[in-house]
Amino acid sequence: MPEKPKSRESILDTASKLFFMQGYHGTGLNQIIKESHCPKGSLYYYFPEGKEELAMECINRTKHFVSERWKELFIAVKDPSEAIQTFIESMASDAKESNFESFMPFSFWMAVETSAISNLLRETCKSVFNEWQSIISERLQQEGIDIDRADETAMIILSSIEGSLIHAQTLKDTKPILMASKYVTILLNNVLVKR
Amino acid sequence: MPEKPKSRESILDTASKLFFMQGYHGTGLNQIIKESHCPKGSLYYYFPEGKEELAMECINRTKHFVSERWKELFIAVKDPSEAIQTFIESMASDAKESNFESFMPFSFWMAVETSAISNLLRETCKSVFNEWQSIISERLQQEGIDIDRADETAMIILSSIEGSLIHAQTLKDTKPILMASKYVTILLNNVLVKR
DNA sequence: GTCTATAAGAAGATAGAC
DNA sequence: GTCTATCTTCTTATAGAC
Repeated sequence: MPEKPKSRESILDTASKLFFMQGYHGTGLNQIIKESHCPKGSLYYYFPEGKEELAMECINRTKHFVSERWKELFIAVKDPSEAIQTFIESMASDAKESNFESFMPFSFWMAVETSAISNLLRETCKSVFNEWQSIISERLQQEGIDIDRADETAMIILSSIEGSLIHAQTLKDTKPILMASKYVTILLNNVLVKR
Repeated sequence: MPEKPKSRESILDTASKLFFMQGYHGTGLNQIIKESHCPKGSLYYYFPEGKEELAMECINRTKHFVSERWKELFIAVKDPSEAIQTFIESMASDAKESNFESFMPFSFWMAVETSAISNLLRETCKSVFNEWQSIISERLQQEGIDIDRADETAMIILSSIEGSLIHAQTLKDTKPILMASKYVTILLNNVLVKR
């Protein structure tokens, strides 16, 4: 029975939500254990290194979660431009439904915050951007785009989504996200070889 | 002689730098008074409402500073596309020179962090994005672009720069910023009526 | 493995001497 | 106006009972 650590999952779910909403420094361990209904002892049992280890695990979980979503979408939606638009627009829906107060898994501004104090966390966040970039780039390469151009385009797409989420959360308006979606189309029309 | 509050300026300079580098929660008042060589009494003398008031003042100063830079550039560089590129590329230079460890006045991820705790600070950040958007939009309108399209284009430019700065600080590489610059050119070529 | 009580320090804020 | 000592609260982290 000690094989199913539901406390661990509960802590990770709560911590991920709070870290991405309030930031690393803005989220205290006390708040995490309170909202996850787990005792502090469990937190340090599962994450002996403390807050930094917990944050790293949250970042890696989110990385994997979003990567899977990209992969699913590129299979479900044939046209890459359309797939990316679908991805972006689903973020707009999520944001709006929660009145911009929910966990935005893609909103990685925490990366900069943690860069200032922990190179380990910065490197972890860096690997997130790199993985997502690779997934998008590979899909573009399948359309016959050369590797350098595909990498660059994927990078711009990631930056634009990232910035639009921050912009949207600040304005409490989905418009920046929808604009990002619109202009990704323009960008891809310039890059993709249309038949 | 009490008419020239150099303590106040020193506190604001130091606090701005720290808030934009480490975030609101990541920056303590003790660190600010230590690095600005001012006593804590002065901080609460000039900013009686404490940390929130200080942060608001820092945000407004940065807003004004960057607005002036946009205006100067649009006068100095005739072609708006070129002016915006110059703006973005100067950020890349600044970031690189400091090894991505300096004050990036445009990097407003603090907006999201503070949104979670203070609606006043969120509204303050919102007014920053709105002012910068207006400045860019007005310049585009002077080129004969209709107001809606100009507003939209200005919005996507701001989002892209914002996201590229976060991306760049995470990677410790100017490439995302340079890509944003390139992307803006593509975008404006689609929007501007070229002769 | 689970949980609680508490330590040690830093946070924001204040009171009051000068 | 300037500065310091201090208060309360909250932070991360740990010790140790069960």
